[in-house]
Amino acid sequence: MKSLTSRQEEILQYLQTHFTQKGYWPSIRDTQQHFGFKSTNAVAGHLRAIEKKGHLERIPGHARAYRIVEMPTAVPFNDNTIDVTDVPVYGSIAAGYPDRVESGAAIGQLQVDVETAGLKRSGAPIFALKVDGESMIEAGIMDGDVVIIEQKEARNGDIVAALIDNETTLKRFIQEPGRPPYLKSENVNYPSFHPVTELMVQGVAKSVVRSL
Amino acid sequence: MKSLTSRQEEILQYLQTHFTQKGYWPSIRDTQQHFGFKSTNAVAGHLRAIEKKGHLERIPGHARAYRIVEMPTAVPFNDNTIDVTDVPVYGSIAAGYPDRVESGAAIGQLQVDVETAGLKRSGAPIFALKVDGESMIEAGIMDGDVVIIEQKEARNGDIVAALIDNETTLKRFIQEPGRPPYLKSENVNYPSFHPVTELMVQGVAKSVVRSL
DNA sequence: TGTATATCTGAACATCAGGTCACTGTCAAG
DNA sequence: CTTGACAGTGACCTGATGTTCAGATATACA
Repeated sequence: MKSLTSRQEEILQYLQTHFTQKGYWPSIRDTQQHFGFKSTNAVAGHLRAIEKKGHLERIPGHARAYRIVEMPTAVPFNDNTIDVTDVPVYGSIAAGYPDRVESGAAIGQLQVDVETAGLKRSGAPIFALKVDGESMIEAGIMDGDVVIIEQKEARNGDIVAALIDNETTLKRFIQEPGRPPYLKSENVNYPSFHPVTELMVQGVAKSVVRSL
Repeated sequence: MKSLTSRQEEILQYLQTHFTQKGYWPSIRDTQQHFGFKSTNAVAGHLRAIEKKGHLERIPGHARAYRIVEMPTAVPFNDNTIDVTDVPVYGSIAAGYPDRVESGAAIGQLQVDVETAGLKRSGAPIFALKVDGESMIEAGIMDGDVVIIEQKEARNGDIVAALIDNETTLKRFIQEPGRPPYLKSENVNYPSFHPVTELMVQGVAKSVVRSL
């Protein structure tokens, strides 16, 4: 992935910041105004360049529809700039999505080192889930563990939090070529497979924390 | 805040899900299509209702610009004074105690929330160990996991970092009445038992962190 | 000197997308 | 029976937005 010029970096940073702060992406004209450009094309050009360099994805013709491409993973455990985030911890999420669950439902707050938790600067919302059950025992995730979830699209092999029968459970997301994707438990005693609809997956598990 | 009807709940859930999955909000027409409505006004009406009930914020005239309103916080679960500690991470500790090991031997630094890691303010030295091997696989501790160790005396059943053959390994510490204490691996394939001398135990594992 | 890249201006243009008005129908509460 | 909230259809308007064409500088490079 080619590196960005400082100006392009600024633009991307603005997108990211606006997204984080307001919850939605800025329009081209928002961006234009923020930088004081007198033409929308100034922004358009930069976006084109940033996209071409592979740092950004856009949906052509769609308003405020971006996706920031994650940087390749750095080497863990050697970065001194520790980035800490507060994350709400949920028990079981009976139905719906965590950010909509009354915050009373959060059973705690967890402070995670972003680097350690394997999180990236994608800006995706993060929450934590207390695992109930042993469906992922073979993946080393046990009852009572806290799993840190990043709300993003799942890829083949990811462990995901998925809404099944109105309950959030952890499953392995499998997507093989030529087949519809499915979810799989990892417990020899209770193997299970579920077909997936696109919107069932709530997020991807990035790390596990367990108190002994 | 008034509660939503089930249909409104569905709509809101779709917004949230689309946002989570794709990284940007759906347009009214996206939503219309998803539910198979034949009029955009079906969506518009719902959004108006959801907004009126205070579950959603919108920026009038702006495309794909929402903000889901979180429920008012009930009672903060814990005080905000989260106690964070920097902990050195070691690979394998060849011999001796980590605090005697030159700091260069640390392969990283980990920041842990004391509360989360189940640590007490006992003042006991803390360090972290990157697990090498699968000796504790049955305890859900896998190769590559980082274990946070508190240097204190072990009790029966604790998982401990122990110095065996000049290498630090994780074992279960067993101390039954009328018997000398011993260490036990938890891996059906390679069970092992070691007698213990008092000075072998370097500390007690308090929590496990794993990046997926 | 010529070419490429980066940064921006300015002015359209097409369409994406939100907003609104007029109606239809259902259902529970008063 | 009437009223009001809920759920939708259909048509239409207009502003919001992404896109593109045609330059203008400035810098680096070969």
